[in-house]
Amino acid sequence: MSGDHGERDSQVNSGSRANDTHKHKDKHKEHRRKEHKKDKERDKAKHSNSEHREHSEKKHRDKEKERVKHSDGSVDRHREKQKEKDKEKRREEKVKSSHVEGKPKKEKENGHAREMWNSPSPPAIKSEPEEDNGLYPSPKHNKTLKRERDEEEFEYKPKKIKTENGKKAKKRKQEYEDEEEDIKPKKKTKDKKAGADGKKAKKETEEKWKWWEEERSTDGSKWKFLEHKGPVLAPPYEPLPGHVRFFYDGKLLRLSAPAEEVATFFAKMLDHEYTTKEMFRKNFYKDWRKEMTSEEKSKITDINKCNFTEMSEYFKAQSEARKQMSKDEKLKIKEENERILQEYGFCVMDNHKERIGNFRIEPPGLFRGRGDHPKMGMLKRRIRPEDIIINCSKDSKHPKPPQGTRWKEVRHDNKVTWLVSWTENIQGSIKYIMLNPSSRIKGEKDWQKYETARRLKKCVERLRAQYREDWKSKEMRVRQRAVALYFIDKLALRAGNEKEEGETADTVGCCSLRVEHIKLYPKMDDQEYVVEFDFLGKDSIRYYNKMPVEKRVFKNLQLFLENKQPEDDLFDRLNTSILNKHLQELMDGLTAKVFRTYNASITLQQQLKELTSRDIPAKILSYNRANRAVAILCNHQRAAPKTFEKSMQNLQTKIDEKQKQLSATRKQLKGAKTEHKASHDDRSKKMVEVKRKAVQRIEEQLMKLQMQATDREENKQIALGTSKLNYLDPRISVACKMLYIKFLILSYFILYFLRTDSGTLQHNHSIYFSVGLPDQR
DNA sequence: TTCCCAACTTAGTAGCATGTGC
DNA sequence: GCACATGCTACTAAGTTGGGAA
Repeated sequence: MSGDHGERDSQVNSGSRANDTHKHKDKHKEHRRKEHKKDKERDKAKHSNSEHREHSEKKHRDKEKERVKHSDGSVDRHREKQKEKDKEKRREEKVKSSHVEGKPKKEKENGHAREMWNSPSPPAIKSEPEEDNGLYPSPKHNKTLKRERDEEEFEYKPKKIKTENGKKAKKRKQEYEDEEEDIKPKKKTKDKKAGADGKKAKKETEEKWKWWEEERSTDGSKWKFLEHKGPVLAPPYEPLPGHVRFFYDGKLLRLSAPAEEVATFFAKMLDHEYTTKEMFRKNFYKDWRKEMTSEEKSKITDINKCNFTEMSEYFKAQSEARKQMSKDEKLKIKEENERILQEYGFCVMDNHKERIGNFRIEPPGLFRGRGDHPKMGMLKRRIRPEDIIINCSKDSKHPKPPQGTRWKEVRHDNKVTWLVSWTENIQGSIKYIMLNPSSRIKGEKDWQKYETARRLKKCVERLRAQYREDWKSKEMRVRQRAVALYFIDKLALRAGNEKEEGETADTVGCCSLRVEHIKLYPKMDDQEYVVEFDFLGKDSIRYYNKMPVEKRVFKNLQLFLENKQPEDDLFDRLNTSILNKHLQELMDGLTAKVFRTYNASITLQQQLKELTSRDIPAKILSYNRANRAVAILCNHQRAAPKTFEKSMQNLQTKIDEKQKQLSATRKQLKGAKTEHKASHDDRSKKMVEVKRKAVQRIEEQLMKLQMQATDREENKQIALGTSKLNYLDPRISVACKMLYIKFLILSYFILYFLRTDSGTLQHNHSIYFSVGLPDQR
């Protein structure tokens, strides 16, 4: 087995997880940085106004004053211009009403340098329309919305208690789809049953628990009653059959059960790049030895002499056998899983049966840290009942531990939402079993999150004006805070907590950016004051972006960089706590991450407004593009799917064939027309019609394929799911759809009065209703 | 005021289930 | 009915936030 080189090859280009092309500090450098930082912190604590800093600040304040003298006028002029532009934009939007022409802005190829940030003379801050157009209503409209809904649903009986089992949940999912189906054109005519089920569905839906219409507790309690069956523990280890052998240095070696179990964890990952990483192998070996008998320890002294191949082959064969199982066998397993789900997958919380998110305790295995994680490969030990804390109501039926065991603790804390917790051994952090996202408790939180983002919308311009003002502050800490906030707002950067070195991969967010993570270019190509960002963010995903900033930001950054080493903090007078405290003062409930939610949702709204395509494939493409714009903003990336190249090739083949078919059919149409010209008989006329329709059909098919190809290509390395799930207020998509329906109705009348071809109208109508909502959970 | 940690959200990926085309 | 592609979900790592102890 090769040593430590595997990690150096596989990551995707600029949008990749940490790879070797990205500069990492060596240990020495790391140590130096640590020491330097400590010194700096000590210094900071003792002499926050140290002479040196005072001197350098004063020097720069003076410089800045000088610059301000010269630049203020131009900034004001720029502001005036901007105001004018904004006014004009608003006027235009009023005129345009809800219908906006034009394609969504296309992202630049590298997926990072977005047009919206890179326009040559950028409006420093994104400007949002004042009007809501019903898409992202301001809070003042919210009440109205709620009232309207209440009025619409006055027949609803909220007191009805409803519990839900898994089958019903599944059925409900199906029914939801059926409801969707009701407004879609019936694609699958074969499914006649769906119609009948649809009626049932409506009845069932009426009984859905509308928790959002109920009062929320104000005392901080999350529930009043909680009962569950406890977690599903990982199955005990099953020793390998005798024919599966382990070899050390070419010789057969029978391992003890504990050592064998840990060896199987490694063997199962043998095809994975992880097992080639030196850090992974080192950590694994160290922890593996802890499980060995003293005899094994004395024999096994070098991991590179271990041969796990037979074990690996055995697990592969098992996996293959699972795939080859008969239908009945598969059904049995499915039924057993369903039984477990029914038993452990639900709890009763305040008279409602709620789905649990992760009711299984994480099984033992090897820790898969992301990026250059110093603990990758360490043994995640088996969690026993004695490690587990149960949280439930005093008056509930407490979950029973397996026979002969006991829980670590049974707790009755209704100030928290978790049902089960345990402490994992890698980082010493607490893991939880919590409810499914569909639960009241999660839904409420989600709702609150978007409400906070909407409140931010109301005051974001004030906040922006404030931080722009703060760029000029006499205090360095205020300037740093203001510039950091500007980055968070404009680039949707994460807050960036400080991390314990040596415990996790070296990743940063806004507040923890270091000097080495940015480069300043007074002029780059035809743009002025460009900042280049290059750092590893959450999950060691690389963030790379070049952005022109306002002159004042640029000058401030120059100031922050002065007399600093590459490994020093860019914002040495700022951390997430200071920043959030400041934000809290500006708006109740405001934290750094609210900006991400807000900017993601507002971006989706703006992009969707431009979604004017009329046919389904183009609509889907446009929606995905809007979604993609958000994913790019939030830097949500993924490794290109393994089958990407192949599937693109297949799609291209289909497109080529379709093009050939189209040109052949066009020729046939031409021939039919010629024949009809000559004969003028009914048969040839019919033939022309048939061929014309065929051409039309093939054209549509071709367009669909081409759209698919574009969509897939654009989506190659961008993960849409995360933003869809966590950042995009679902009401925006719904409102956008409603706006479309309104627009359609209007179009209907216009077309009617213009006596437009009724066939076309019907066509458009069905398309309108066929645009499904994005797959919200 | 700082540090630490519990509690929660956000994140990418592996693998399974389902759909599609032949 | 099969093979392959695709989408979805479970899983769990890695963040953020806020509160309490030192």
